[in-house]
Amino acid sequence: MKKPSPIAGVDERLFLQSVARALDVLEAFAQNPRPKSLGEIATAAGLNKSAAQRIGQTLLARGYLEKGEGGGLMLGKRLLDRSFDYLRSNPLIERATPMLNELRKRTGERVDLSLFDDTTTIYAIRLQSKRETFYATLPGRRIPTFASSGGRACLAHLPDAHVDDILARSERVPLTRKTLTEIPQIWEKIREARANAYSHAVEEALIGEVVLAAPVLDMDRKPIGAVHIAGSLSEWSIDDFRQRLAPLAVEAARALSGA
Amino acid sequence: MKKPSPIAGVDERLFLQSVARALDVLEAFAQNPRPKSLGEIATAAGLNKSAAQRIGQTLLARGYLEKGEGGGLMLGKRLLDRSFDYLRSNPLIERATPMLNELRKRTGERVDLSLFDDTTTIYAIRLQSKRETFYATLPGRRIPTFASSGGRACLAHLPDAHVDDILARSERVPLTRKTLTEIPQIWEKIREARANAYSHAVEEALIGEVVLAAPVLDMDRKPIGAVHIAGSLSEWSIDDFRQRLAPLAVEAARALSGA
DNA sequence: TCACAGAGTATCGCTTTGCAATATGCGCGT
DNA sequence: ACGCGCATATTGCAAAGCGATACTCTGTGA
Repeated sequence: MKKPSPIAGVDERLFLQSVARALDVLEAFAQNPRPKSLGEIATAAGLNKSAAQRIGQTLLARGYLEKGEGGGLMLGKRLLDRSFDYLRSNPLIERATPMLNELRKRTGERVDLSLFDDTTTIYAIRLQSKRETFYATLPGRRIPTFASSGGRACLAHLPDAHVDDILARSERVPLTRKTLTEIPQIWEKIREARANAYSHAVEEALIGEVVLAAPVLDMDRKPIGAVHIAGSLSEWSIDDFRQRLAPLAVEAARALSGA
Repeated sequence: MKKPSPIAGVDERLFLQSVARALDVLEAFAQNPRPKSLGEIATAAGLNKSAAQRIGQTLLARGYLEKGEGGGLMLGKRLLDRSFDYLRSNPLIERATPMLNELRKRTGERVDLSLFDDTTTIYAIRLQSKRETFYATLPGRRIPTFASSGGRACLAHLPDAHVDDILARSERVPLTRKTLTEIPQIWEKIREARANAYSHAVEEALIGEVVLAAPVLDMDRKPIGAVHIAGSLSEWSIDDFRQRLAPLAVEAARALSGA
């Protein structure tokens, strides 16, 4: 079996192929998280069936996969344990949790904390208020940096060359028909975010939703995440939403910044 | 390197040692989730330093570990992605999410969904209402089945012998000075849960907290989880809490049961 | 009824992958 | 200066993991 080309920055002798394949198996459920037969796992993870069997049995034994009711294997509860460890390891999440709860109560809208991660941003805290679509309630969801108010709020605090690099590497597919995907349009939004200290998006990720986000910066003024407030266009005009709620998001994000 | 004794139910030739060791590394952060040097990882995971280096580099390359600001390695955001996949793979969580949000709004208290997992129960949905302790806001937290209202609500729906087996295998250490750890006491609570269709606990997991839970059953009437409502003893008398809120939890759990 | 496909499970000889031990450089504290 | 712990780098070897294959069972369609 031939080692793949070395992962950037890691000596290939230090890179464990079998561990990577096990991660491929877990990641194979990202495109479709429903239970899978070993054959399906093999196909989705790019393995042969023997490999899927061995990796599947190992992950099953450790609780990272579980048997599906109708046969096959599904993801296992141990993934929640690892996520719990992640959430409690992150001081920003711990500091933000009570503040965002206050913000949710004060605004009566959905409030999120996202973490900036290069070409995507990932939601770490999701606090529902009214009725939400299911995925909007789940920690761990990723959204492209270029298309999210929180992502653009963070990009606003990066040097232009770094922004250009991220945009160039981003797969700029639209999430809705309102998603801005052209670099000049996105740059316009980033300049606006630089001027306003927050960024907003209207129906770019979800039809009917207006959302604004203010960046959280670390001690070196580098963006590490964003505080989001999301509302419904059936209840808010865009201008009202921004006028009323942006100062609150900016205040919360500032209070979280710097440490 | 010698294979360990075979994991129950898995042929040792199908069990991948190196994958298991990588999981050991991730799990090493459970006892203390702060950043760790390679030496600390090695010690905590029971490995030598070379192994920690190879596994650490692999997990780093794949985003499951990240570099800590002060050096060392910490858990990485990819764990949230995997947890996201788990959450959206589970039909009960999807069905429960809007219902629990309604329940939170209706009660004005914290509402959770837990999943029954043998000697522990694990929280999958956490909906804060008032101020909560940080860990009480996090999905993925585990609590012993014997000591949680949700766990006991589930035990109430198991045959006696199965309950005895779980209790015998449980590490019955107290969470607070109010935690019931003696098997006869716990059985009393299980009998009460059988009579009431819900179980309650007072300060057994957290001082100052009163919580009740109703079991969610699958199509075969086997317990798979529980709906929890949690309040503060500074705001509720135990009797009022139970009288007012138990019927709501029982109703929600019943609506979730059976599918 | 029969053939086939796909599911899960089991096996084995071989070689490649991962291993343990070791070395090196750097920074910090005594 | 020295020791310690950190991160990084290296190497020969053998065992761990591999791919290919076989087997059994079940469900489906002709």
